[in-house]
Amino acid sequence: MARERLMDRDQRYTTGRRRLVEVLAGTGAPVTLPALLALAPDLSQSSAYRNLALMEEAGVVRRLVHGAEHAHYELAEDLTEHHHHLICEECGLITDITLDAALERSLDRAFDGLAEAAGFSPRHHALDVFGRCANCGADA
Amino acid sequence: MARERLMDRDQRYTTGRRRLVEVLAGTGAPVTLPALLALAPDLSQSSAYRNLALMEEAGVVRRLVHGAEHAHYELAEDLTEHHHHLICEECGLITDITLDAALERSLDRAFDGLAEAAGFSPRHHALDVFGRCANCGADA
DNA sequence: TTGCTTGCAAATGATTTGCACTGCT
DNA sequence: AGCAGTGCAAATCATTTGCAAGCAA
Repeated sequence: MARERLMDRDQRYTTGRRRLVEVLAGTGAPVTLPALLALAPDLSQSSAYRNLALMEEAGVVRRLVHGAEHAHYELAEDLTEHHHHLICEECGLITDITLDAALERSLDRAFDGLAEAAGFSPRHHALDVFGRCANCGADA
Repeated sequence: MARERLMDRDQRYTTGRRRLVEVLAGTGAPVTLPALLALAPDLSQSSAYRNLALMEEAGVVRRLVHGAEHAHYELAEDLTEHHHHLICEECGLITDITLDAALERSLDRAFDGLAEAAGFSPRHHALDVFGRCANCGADA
């Protein structure tokens, strides 16, 4: 799947790229680049950044940006499943969640209304829930 | 309102800070720091950054981060109204939208379910709709 | 070979910070 | 006077990029 996605764009599915995909598939949740390198110490930082950008462009990887210091990476939704994120404001941990299908449908319907209302064409959406994760819950 | 918020935290509501709030209230949509400085050329970059950070901390300002080069700033929701964002993937333009109250309620209910499910305590949420704005709509 | 990939080291650029000065209180 | 706030210039730090070498078609 990832391979085809790259081939289609005349990109090679090199060892380094395959490795990135494997690691992203392994961790069930989005990871930062340092975390990624820790899981695959043989990868070089610059190539990792370069390949993640390239694969994001090819629709294999998704990059998540939040207030935190590092961006998080995960596999693109059409390689996995449409989902959203719980973001811990304390430690930066990101966890995946899925929403009830009916609720998702309601959202999409609402967004489609925007097409006419504002001339905006929705492509996709992201729903982030900020709060405290189980570990940080006790804190102020 | 903004003044009280700062006073409560023993922060002064200085000219520069008031200016930032005015500008943010003036533009109906989130702005980047360069845009902000363009609208208030008398402000210095470092103080603007410093005061925005300080006011974010005080709950007066909200900072939005997306893939784009600059972060966007807007007034905190409790100084305005709960809303979400349309983000143009082409030009970076961000526009505010509000969702149907019933839909918001459904979302909150869904998130509350997470409290037990994952031990996660939701504080607030952000819903971003990515796509093409009216101006960029024609593009690939 | 020919050109895409890689890794290292150096560059970039948004944001932050040190420091001396100004201005409230 | 005394301390918070400001602006300038310098520092940070995640991410990007130049370049020479490695590898695949």
